[in-house]
Amino acid sequence: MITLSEENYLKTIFHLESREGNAVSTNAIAEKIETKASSVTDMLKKLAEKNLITYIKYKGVNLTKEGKLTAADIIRKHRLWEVFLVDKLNFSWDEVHDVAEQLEHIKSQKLINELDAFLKFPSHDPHGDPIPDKNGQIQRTAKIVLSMAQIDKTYTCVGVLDSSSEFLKYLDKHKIGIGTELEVKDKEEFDQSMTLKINKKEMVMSKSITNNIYVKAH
Amino acid sequence: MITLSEENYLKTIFHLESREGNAVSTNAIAEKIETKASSVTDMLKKLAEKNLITYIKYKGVNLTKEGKLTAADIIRKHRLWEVFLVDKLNFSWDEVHDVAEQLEHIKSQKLINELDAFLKFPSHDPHGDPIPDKNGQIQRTAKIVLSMAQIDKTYTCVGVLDSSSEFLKYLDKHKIGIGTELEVKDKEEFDQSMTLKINKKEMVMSKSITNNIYVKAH
DNA sequence: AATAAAATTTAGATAAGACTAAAAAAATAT
DNA sequence: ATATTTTTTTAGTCTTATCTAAATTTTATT
Repeated sequence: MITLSEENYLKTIFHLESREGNAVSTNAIAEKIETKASSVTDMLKKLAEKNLITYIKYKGVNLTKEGKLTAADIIRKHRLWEVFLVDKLNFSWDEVHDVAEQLEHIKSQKLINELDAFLKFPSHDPHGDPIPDKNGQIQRTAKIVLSMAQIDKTYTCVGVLDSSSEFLKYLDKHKIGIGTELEVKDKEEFDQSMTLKINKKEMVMSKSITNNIYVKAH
Repeated sequence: MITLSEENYLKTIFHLESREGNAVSTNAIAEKIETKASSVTDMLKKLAEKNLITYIKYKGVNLTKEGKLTAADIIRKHRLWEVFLVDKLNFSWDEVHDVAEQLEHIKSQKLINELDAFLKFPSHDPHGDPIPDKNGQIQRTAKIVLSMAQIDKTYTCVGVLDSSSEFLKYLDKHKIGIGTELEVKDKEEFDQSMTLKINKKEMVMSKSITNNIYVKAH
């Protein structure tokens, strides 16, 4: 049996691995989980013992096939619950994370399959992130970070990188969500800030904003 | 903060207290939770420390007002989730218990209030047990155990005492559920078994069955 | 009322998961 | 290439919730 804590480590390693590509460091995990590096080392030994990760002392970790499957399953549950909360229980997209964080650990295969069907098999969560299928496959969409977008082209918002409540509230305030159209009007060389036409109005976004919005070209 | 384990103890004490009336014994709790009496003693000290129970050494425990409220809230969540599983996710009434047991510990006031509204404020769970309201009030219905029913009278099934999967499957097999009408035809003095007319057919039930079905007189 | 049996509590141990402080290895800078 | 800094691991401690075995209190029996 896999514990709640082990599930959180696997999920974190999965996210870090897909971002970095190569082996994930102890410190990176510690930072994400908000714990001490020594605690991470302890847990890594346990996960390696269970064949969920490959762990080489001082060299970092990678998920095994089984570890990847387990992690994808947790992420699947997390994102399905987020859809449920937003679509059925009137949560806004900045309120769902903490609750989904708890719900993702509920153990019942039937529950998650039925939930999936009840929600009509959604492909993405409220932040635009893809929901892994039953086999742990994640459908990756061709998306770029808004800060990389080109002048005079039009894009559609397909997701966010930063899911913090503060950032999502900023987006809500300016009526930006998944599906919103953004036209790049100008880009400052100096600070990388962008002028965009959104909902028929022009606005300026700093690089710290444009770096956290995913878009798809038209 | 209250831990998952503490919540389970409170819930158990609540159930035992409402059945017995007077103080709940260490052994009774140990049996329900399937743990050792010494472990129970440890936990009782902790709960007393937190003012959730009144505990007198060797004399058993009772919930304080705060303990009752906390327990009722957990039971509220458990029963609302059971309604969700049966009404929305196609669970049968013998499949819900283990999952609801996990879901009842999810912490989010908004979640449970929205779920309540989403389910149209149900008054009873799939087993006929009343759902406590936001203030911990439980609406008790005038119900009797079927074994106490009188010959030649007609009753409606309003709930079950034993929610075990085996018992519920027995009821399903004989098409008995909440709302089913039962007419008492005969009762054997010898073994207390009853002859009943259910769904237009006559059948005999042993005392171990009739003792676990709640009915309301017509 | 004394004794036996049952219930309950205490004392001490264990496992999981976290921590601090110190040691060891790897990366970086001189 | 050596010294310094950073990263990671080890060793030992703490807390929560459990356990076993022994001690104590209560209840039941003679």
